[in-house]
Amino acid sequence: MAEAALPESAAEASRPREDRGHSQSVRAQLALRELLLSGEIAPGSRLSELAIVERIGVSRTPVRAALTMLAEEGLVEPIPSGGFAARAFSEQDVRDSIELRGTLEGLAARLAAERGIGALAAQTLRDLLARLDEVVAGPLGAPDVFERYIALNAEWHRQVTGLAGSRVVERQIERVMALPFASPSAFVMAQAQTEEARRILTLAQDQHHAVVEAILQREGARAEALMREHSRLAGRNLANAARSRQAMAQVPGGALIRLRPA
Amino acid sequence: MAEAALPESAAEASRPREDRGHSQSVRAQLALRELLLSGEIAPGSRLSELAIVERIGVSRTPVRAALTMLAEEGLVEPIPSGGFAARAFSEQDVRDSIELRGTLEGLAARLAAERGIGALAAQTLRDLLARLDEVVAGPLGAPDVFERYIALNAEWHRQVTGLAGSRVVERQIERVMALPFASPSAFVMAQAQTEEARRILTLAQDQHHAVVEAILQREGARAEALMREHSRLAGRNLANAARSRQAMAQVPGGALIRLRPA
DNA sequence: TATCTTCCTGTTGTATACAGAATGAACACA
DNA sequence: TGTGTTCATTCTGTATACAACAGGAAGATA
Repeated sequence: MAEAALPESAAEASRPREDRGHSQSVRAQLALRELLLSGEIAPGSRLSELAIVERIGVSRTPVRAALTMLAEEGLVEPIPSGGFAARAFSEQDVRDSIELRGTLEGLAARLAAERGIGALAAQTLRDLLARLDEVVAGPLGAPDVFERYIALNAEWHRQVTGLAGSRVVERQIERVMALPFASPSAFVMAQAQTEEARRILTLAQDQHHAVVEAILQREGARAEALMREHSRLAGRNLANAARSRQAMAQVPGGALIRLRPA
Repeated sequence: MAEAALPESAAEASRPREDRGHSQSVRAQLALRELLLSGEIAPGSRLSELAIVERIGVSRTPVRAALTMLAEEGLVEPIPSGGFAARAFSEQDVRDSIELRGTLEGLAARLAAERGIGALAAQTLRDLLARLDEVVAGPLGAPDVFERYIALNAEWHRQVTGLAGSRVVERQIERVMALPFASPSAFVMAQAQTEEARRILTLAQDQHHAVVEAILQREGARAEALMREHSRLAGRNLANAARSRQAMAQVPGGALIRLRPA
C-alpha cells in the first residue's frame, strides 16, 4: 500500500498522536476497539477483514492479529464458519462482569491483607486516599472533577490489585476489566449529572478508606467483603443508568449493551 | 510447502488422528502446547517461529496465531523486543492459580445457588455424584480408576461452573483452567501412588456432595465457602507433590514449575 | 409458483516474500 | 586479558498472493 512506502518519519508524523510508536497490530487493535466501543460497528454484525483494512489503513495481517486479541478480550466473538462478529452484551452480562470484578478484587484485597504490604505501598495508598478525599469533598461543578476522580479511582484500584503480589491474579483482573463497562469507573460519568452524584462518591470513598484500613490491619475477610460490596455500587449505578438512554451513552462501551433483551 | 500441494484427503490421512478436521492454527496450538507442557521446550527459552515451523510442519502464519493464543492463555509470554518465550511458573504462581480457581468456582457455585437450578440440572449433578461415589468406594488398584475419576471430576466441575448461568463467569473460569496445573484434577495422578489417595478422594467427594446440597438448598454462602475449600485440597496436594520430583512429573505441566525459586 | 441446482462473488485461512530490527560473534585495541 | 565496535546472521512484523470455502443470487425444472 502507499503509506508503507513512505519513509518512516513521514508515515509516523501523519498518524494520530496516540498511535505513534506502536506496531501496526497495536494500532489496529486500538482503532478497532474504538470503533467497537463507540458502536460505529454495530454489535452482532460480522467484521469483514477487508472492510477493516480499508477503514484503518493497515494490512490484513495486523487486522487479523487485532481481531484475535479482541476475541480474547471478549469484545468480538468467532463465527463458527470463520471470521468474527462484534459482540453484544446483555444487562445481565454487565451485572455478572461487575460481580466478577468485585470477586477478583476481593481476592486481591484479601491476599494483600493476609500477606501484608510494605510501608511504601501503604504510604502510596494513603496518598491516593487523601487526593481522592479532596476531589470528593470539593465542588463537583468544577471542570474535570469527574475525570480527575476517575483517574485517581482507577489508580487506587490498580494499586490494590497489585498489592496482592500475584501476577496470576493481576492478569486475571486485567482480563475482566478489558470489558470497559466492568471497570471501576464505568458508571461515574453516567452518575455525574444526577443529584445523587455526591452521595455515591462519598459512599465509594468511605469504602476505599475501609478497604485500606482492613488491608493495613491484616483483616483479610473484611477487606474481601468490603471490596465486593464496593463493586456492587457499580451494579446500583448500572440499574440507574439503564433507565435512561442518555445516561447509557456516558458509559464506556454502553453502545454494546442491549437493554432488556428478549 | 510440499504437504500443501497434496490432495486434501491424503494430507488429512497422513496426519495424527487428533489433528483431523482442525485448522492449521489449531493444529499448531495443540502441538505447541504439547511441546510446552511436556517440557520439551524449556521454560524461559525463546520460541523462534522458524524453529517451530520446522518442528510442527505448518507455516509461520498459523504458528504466529498459535503463539498469540498461547500468550493469552499464559503459557507463553511476549518478549519486549519481539517474539515470545516459554513461561516458567513458580510454586507460588501455582498456589495462586489454585486459589483463583477456587474463588471463581466459588462464585459460580454461589450464583448457581442464589439463582437456582432446574430439575434436569439437579438430576445430572446427582448422577455424577453417584458415579463418582462408585469410583471412590471401589478398589483403587483397578486399571484406569484414576483416569475415570479425573474424567468424572472434570465433568462435575464443568457442570457446576455452567450452572451459574453466566457466560462471563464461565469464560473466566475457562481462562484460569487453561493453566493445566490449575485444573481440578491436576494433582490426582500425583497422589494416586500414595497411601493417602483414598483418604483424599474421600474428602474431595464429600465436598462434592456438600456443594451440591448447598446449591440445591439455595445456600449461596455455604456453596461458595465449600467450593473454595475444595480447591484448597489441590493446594495441599501441591505441597505434597512438590517434595518429590517423580510426583511432579505426574502433574500436567509439571515441567513448567520451578520449585523453590531463588 | 415453489424448489432445486448451479454458479459467482466475497471471505477467510494459509503460505511466503521482504524490510527493518535485534542479537551475537569476530575483531581491533587498550 | 578485558572492552568496545563493527558486521553478519537471524528473527520478527508486515504486506500480499493464492486457494478453498461459504453464502447467496440467478436460473432451470416440475
